[in-house]
Amino acid sequence: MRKSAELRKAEIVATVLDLADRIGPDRVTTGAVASQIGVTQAALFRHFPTKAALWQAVAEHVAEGLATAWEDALRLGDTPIVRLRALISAQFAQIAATPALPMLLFSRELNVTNAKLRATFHGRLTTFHGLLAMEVGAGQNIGALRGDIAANDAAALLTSLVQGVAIRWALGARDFDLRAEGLRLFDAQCRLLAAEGE
Amino acid sequence: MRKSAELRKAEIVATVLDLADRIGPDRVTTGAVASQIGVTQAALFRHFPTKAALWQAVAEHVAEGLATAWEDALRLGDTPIVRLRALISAQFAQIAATPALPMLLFSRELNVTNAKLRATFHGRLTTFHGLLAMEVGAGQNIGALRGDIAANDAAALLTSLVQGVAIRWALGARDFDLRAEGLRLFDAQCRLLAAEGE
DNA sequence: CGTTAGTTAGTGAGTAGTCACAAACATATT
DNA sequence: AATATGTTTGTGACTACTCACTAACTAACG
Repeated sequence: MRKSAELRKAEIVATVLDLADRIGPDRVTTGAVASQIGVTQAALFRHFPTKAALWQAVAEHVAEGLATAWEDALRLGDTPIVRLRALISAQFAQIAATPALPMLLFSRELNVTNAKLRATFHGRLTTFHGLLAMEVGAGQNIGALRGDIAANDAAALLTSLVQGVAIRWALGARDFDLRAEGLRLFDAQCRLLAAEGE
Repeated sequence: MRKSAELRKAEIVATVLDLADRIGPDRVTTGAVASQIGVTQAALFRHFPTKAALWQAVAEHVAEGLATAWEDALRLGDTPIVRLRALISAQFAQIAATPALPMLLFSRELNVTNAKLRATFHGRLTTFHGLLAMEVGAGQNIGALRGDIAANDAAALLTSLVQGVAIRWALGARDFDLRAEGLRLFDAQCRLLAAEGE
């Protein structure tokens, strides 16, 4: 079946993410992608010059999703703590929607083959940390969060929390609700971080 | 150069870990290992029947190192908090000594090809979490740690801390001292977890 | 001399990427 | 409306290469 290049490209990107989740990012071969879509392997190279370019398109798709999710989270919250929670929640939602993401971070494709890919994702992680640190600082300024910890350190604890829960979810049997469990732990950590006379 | 099978096996395992760190676990081919050692590729199969068996030996080597490091940490500390800190410190030391470890957890070899390998590492992670939870519970019992958080949740926050810092170290340029930075954050988290009237 | 670590030379199963060609589609001209 | 012309999307056969693994043979060591 013949499709427009735009549609086909999107279909290929979606299929790569699907396969990356099901068989692992480094097992995603051009042949596997093609046969899942129902075209020949050679057809992929009509749309992407190399496999690396294909992965780059996937990375940009994912990065875009993260960016808009964070934007929404920040826009909808009215206090630092609410915005913090919304950011964490959005992050978990994105990971659950793109379950290949944690593994992608450690894939051969990202860490060895494709330096540009690596830069893309590393930049996103830094951005997320920065957003968290900013909200933590704001929370400390209005007296809602303890001041005896650097905002950057608190943000590091929170990003670690996200990564830790995501790892447990990804490496395990995925037998719990990622976002619910993550937010439960976030709330626990938040109680530890809350200013005492509250 | 001819070596005894025992020595050669150890050399192969060490080389796999070295290469896994430098070029990524999934790029470790039998050919690459052999040429780094200075033997032919076929020689490896004199010592290990399959590549999966080779990885299994690597996993057992690493798991053994972790187990003894934890044992030492528990033996040398005399209070729960000191033991907690020693456990965390030992974990960071092991990761720094085996820098391929974080990536190994997400490698294709471990997650797709080799189910036994996966079970080995997953069991170790669970054990570590259990040890942390036990010490946290002990710390709460003697009143050194806040009681308003479940010991299991506190342990989850601490394992996440380890994983988060290790990820930042592994994916980044490794431009900081893993153990020092990890312990700094542990101390910060410990202050949050400490009982207030202390 | 017998055992064992090692070599040389190969196999079969993948892998990304190429190439000549065909069918579907779009558009301009008659 | 009908046709001619060029473009886009896809095919099937192929190349060059890498991988784990094997079989037959060789040389070192006790």
